[in-house]
Amino acid sequence: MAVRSMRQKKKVEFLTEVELEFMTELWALGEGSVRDVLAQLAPERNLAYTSAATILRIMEQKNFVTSEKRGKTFVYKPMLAKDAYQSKTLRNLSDKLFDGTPATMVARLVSDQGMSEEALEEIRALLDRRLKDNDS
Amino acid sequence: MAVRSMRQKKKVEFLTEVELEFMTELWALGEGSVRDVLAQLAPERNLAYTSAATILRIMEQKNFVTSEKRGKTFVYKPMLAKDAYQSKTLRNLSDKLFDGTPATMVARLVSDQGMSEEALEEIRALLDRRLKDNDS
DNA sequence: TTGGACTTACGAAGGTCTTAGTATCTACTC
DNA sequence: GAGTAGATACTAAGACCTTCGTAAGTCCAA
Repeated sequence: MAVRSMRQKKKVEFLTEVELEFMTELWALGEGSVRDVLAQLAPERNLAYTSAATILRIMEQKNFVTSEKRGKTFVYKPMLAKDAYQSKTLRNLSDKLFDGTPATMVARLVSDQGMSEEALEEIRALLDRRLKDNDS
Repeated sequence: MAVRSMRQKKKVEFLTEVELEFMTELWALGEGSVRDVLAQLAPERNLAYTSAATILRIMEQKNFVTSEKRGKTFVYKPMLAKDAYQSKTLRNLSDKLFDGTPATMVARLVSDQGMSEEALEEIRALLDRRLKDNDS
């Protein structure tokens, strides 16, 4: 009897709120069981074990994670690197809210986020490197 | 009989997908009626007039827009500037996906987005200006 | 092998979002 | 004042999200 199956029609692109919460823990852990992830959450989160299990099972259906049976429990692992998801999200945000011009986005970030001087220097260094690379 | 009322319990912070779509048109127009906004959407969008009206009415309940009766129609106007919403969104994204460090965000943007050389130069100029200001 | 502790699968409730139809209202024209 | 065109209010369906309880499965120890 085929259990743990079911495909979805449309490709799911983005994590929901709770899925992001869980994925963040998995990214930090590398991998983890339901119990592992649950243990990482803030104590006041107070989420039922079965809820966490359901969330991870759904995330697997959406291909955000894979699972592997180890002993009697499943261990979940991200299928998507944090970097990649960050990029994907930024691209989406740039399209939807910044007229597709990421430069505007950086401008907004640099001008009104409380960024330290060091952070700004760091980014300028990065830009310098990037611009030099393009020249060659 | 009090119509067009109803408060919501919790303050709504962010626009949904469709609300952002509508708000984008209102930001571009400055203000507009249901028909105005509808006219701005891509023709293949094919959204019923009543749907658009419902969306705007909901946006008003959520305090994203105000309306003013002009002649026989309502004209809607954003209550939130685009700039402000961009900032708010970036702050949220930084918290949720970039460990609260906006610098990482900029770094990711600058390093893997297909940004033109001019855009990069522009940003560096912005940074230079910003860093100079901090000195004074 | 029976019990107990723990795990996974499933279903459902309650919420929000998107969409659109129907009914009501409004203003203008004849 | 009645008719009509167009606008608004309301309701509802269907999808998805979040949460959790219940039932069923699994493994180990006594």
